[in-house]
Amino acid sequence: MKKQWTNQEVAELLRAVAAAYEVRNASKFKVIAYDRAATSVEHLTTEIKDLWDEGKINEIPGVGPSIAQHLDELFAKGQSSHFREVMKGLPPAMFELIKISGIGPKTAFKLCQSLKIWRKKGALERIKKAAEEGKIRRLPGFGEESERKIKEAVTQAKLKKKEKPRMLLPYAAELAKKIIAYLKSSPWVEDAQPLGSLRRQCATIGDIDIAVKTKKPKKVVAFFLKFPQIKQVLNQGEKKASVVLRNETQVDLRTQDAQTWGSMLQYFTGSKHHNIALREWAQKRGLSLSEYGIKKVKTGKVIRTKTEEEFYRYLGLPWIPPELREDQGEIEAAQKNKLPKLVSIKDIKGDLHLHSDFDVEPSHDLGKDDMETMVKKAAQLGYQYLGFTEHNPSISQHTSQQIISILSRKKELVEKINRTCAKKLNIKVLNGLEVDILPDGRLALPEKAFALLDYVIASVHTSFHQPKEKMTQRILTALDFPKVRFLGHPTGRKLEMREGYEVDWEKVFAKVLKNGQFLEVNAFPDRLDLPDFLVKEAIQHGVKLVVNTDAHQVEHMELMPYGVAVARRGWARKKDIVNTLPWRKFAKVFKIHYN
DNA sequence: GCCGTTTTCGGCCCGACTGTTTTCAGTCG
Repeated sequence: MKKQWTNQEVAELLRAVAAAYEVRNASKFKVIAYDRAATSVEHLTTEIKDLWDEGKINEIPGVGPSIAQHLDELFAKGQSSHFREVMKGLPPAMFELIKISGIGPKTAFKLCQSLKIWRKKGALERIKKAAEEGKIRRLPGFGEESERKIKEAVTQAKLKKKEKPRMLLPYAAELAKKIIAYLKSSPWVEDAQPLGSLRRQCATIGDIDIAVKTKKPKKVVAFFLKFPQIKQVLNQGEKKASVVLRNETQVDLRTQDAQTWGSMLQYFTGSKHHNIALREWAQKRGLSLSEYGIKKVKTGKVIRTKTEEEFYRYLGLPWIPPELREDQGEIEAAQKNKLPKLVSIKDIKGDLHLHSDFDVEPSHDLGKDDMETMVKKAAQLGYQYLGFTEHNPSISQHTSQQIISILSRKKELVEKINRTCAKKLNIKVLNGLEVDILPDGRLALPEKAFALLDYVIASVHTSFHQPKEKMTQRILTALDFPKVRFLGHPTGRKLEMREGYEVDWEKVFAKVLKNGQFLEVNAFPDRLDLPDFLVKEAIQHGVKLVVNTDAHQVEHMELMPYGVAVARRGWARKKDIVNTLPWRKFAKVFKIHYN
């Protein structure tokens, strides 16, 4: 039986080859090449096996003729003779060790060789034991301190066998706010900003990066290290420090003075790949970039910038929004002055996915707040319209007649609100429903009930593990039902919980376009679905999106900025999002008939 | 080993911190 290689497995193999080359003291550029190929495969948005089937493996950035040939053999025969050759004679255990923070290829090899640890299985336990027995400190190049650190790292990795979980964006944002507030209470702190993946508004956040503007870096570092929630200091220097908080979150702090603040913001916002690409780009123009500024290689003169705008401007580029800094073509677009003007939270005119407490006797969870409260909130948020879309009444526990009766009552209530409170607030309330897509693609709603609704959200809530073909057909079938305006949380992913289901997106894009429908960007923190890369693909296909909160209580309506952030990361402009349209125009494209 | 808006050859991002060293290699972001 032939092995089905996943992207993660291929990336891990390439990384192992890079490590093997490093131990063998091969050219460091060869090592970097393999490492880059690994990262590139890891970040693919399609399965590498599918690319290979289509003969497109050489289109992967960082994969050239040599690596492509080895991968070809890998997929055809199940293994690559070249990779095997490179790793031959090296202890398999070292490839397990390099997954531990602080242990690189050289250290891993030295440990395995000196301690005679060969097999992968039990490698970590044997390292730990050797450390406890004081054997590591006696090895050349090691000492007591390194032994202690290795023991600690190995022990901790064992505790969290699974990969360290990432935080949801809003959680990380709240935590960062507290740290920033603490830092700003120091007289030496002129400014403090959360940067890194938080500033880029990634869906999940690994650690929190903070930059501080100051003339007294040492004092700021010392002050930071007194933050009450710190559990452990990973490292501390004159201008930076890394710590772990009691909730296991790592926080990295860097300092810079006001004159150099622009380059620090740029450097520490990343992403790493954006920075590398930008530095290579600058290098070709005789410039060398770092957090200290822009250095002219010829003269050695360093240009310091107070703002990020100045930094990019000096490079001859417009300022690039942080959400785009992922080395996904943004530098080229900036150079050609073709960066998109991204949608902003101020553009949003309505929320079309809200669950009120009106009891439709649904199979899924009901909202907590009444319609009037939510309408008032919508007005506060400056919206012109909103739509209530409770889950459909459970079809297993109701007759069609009962369902129609429930939905008739809901229709009357919405009409009443439109005549009273909504009218006063000059806001339109739509009567929608979020309806389950059954495993065969039918919608969980009796035929006659559709007439009672302004629109329907079609969503998958069950049977996530159908094969790609079947899931695609299921969704296509559902989209052809009447009144369906958009597909809710289209991939079904739950961040840090489950992957989305397999779908042929090209076919879904085509169907949605043909039917004049939309795809949702769901702003709920554990969904953020469509994901950013699919937002980008959808837009490239001309598909329009609708950004909603999926609020189940009034406070959730404030989550809209996170949905907008995902859209921005997917290069969405105002015109790509239908609920940026003012009411009349929106009603037309959303096919709502009103008096 | 990869790659091309000065190159199909000759380059390849940049700096901080740590530990074990007497000048630097390894690792990280």
